[in-house]
Amino acid sequence: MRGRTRRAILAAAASALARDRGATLADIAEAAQVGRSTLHRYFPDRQELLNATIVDSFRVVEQSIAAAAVHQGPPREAMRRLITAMVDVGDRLAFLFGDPRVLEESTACFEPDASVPTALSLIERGQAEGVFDPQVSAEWIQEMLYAITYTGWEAAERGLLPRHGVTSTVIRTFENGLAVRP
Amino acid sequence: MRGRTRRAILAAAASALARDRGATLADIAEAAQVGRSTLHRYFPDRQELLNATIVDSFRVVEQSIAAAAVHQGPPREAMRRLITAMVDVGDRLAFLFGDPRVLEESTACFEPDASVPTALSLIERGQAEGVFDPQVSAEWIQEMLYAITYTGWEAAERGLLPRHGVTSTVIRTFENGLAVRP
DNA sequence: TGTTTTTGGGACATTGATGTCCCACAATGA
DNA sequence: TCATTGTGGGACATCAATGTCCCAAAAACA
Repeated sequence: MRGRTRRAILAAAASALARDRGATLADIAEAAQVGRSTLHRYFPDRQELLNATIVDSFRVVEQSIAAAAVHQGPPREAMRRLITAMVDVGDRLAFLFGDPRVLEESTACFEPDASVPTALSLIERGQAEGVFDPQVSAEWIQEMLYAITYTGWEAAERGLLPRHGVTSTVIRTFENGLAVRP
Repeated sequence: MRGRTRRAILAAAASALARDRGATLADIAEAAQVGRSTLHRYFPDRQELLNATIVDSFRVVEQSIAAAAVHQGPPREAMRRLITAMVDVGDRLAFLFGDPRVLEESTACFEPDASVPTALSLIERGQAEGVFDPQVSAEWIQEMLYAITYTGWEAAERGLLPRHGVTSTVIRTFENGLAVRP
């Protein structure tokens, strides 16, 4: 099926580019188990593949985050669901946010999406309710949310953390930091 | 002076490669305000420049970290000095740790250095004294130490955080996380 | 079965980065 | 001042990635 091949290429592209942003089209084609000609048939040039991968990854991430229903329930619980959802799509996040340049390009092929404001609004709600640190900006909390999740994903990737322990470790670090309260 | 030019190239390389690991030799030469010929005269090929930049960055980072004297005093204070030292050499850290592949290559041109164990030993000491979270591994704390510092450096780079506020924000996040303790 | 669609691989041209060489020019120092 | 050293830029070959085209084989479908 044609849609099948397309999805395989996009998934392979996100995964390969997350691990190495300099990955060759040949690398990606091989990862997708597809000939380089076929890849070019679906995506005429590298830029188009990149754009399509960005759009697709946003879609996957958005979908996963939407399922977390971050606007419902207490902020702390909502954040835990959000983190779980983000860890689940770690490779897509690593692709999108692992390299600042990818994000810049996204504005060229994608309108400001709804998922980021979603996380930000949860953070702001949590700050208003006194659950998240009000001494730092909501944007900083959001940056750290991505950073901790990414670090957890990468740690699992390198075998430093067991896959099943990533979510709880990320949540724990997000909530408590690394020091014991005095 | 010859050493002067060499240092300028190495600093420019670390800085340029931290912001864009695909930076061209022409880009680096321009950033160092030096002709491409001159760059090649000092470093015959890209790999040699990369190796030299790795070695030099490790040296700079080690030196800065050494000044923090992390083996002295209470772990919490030592960690604050360490974080301050790391933020000071943020661009070098971003170059060394921003891309996992750079770190892999470093083993090819550099023996396992003394600075990383230094951070790790501080963490282990702090855990033993009940100052740092004993529920997660020391390696995880070390990963997060780099991740938070890097995020702070990048946030300042993008104007999201004021330069003078980076250190305190990083320390605060490291110690307390992003949630308010219940 | 025969027809249509999709695929994989080979054979190019093109492009951009890289590495080499050379020479004129500027800076440094005796 | 002259001589040595370091520098910048141009010219060039090389190489890897990219993009295009074509055709035979495989797969999907009737």
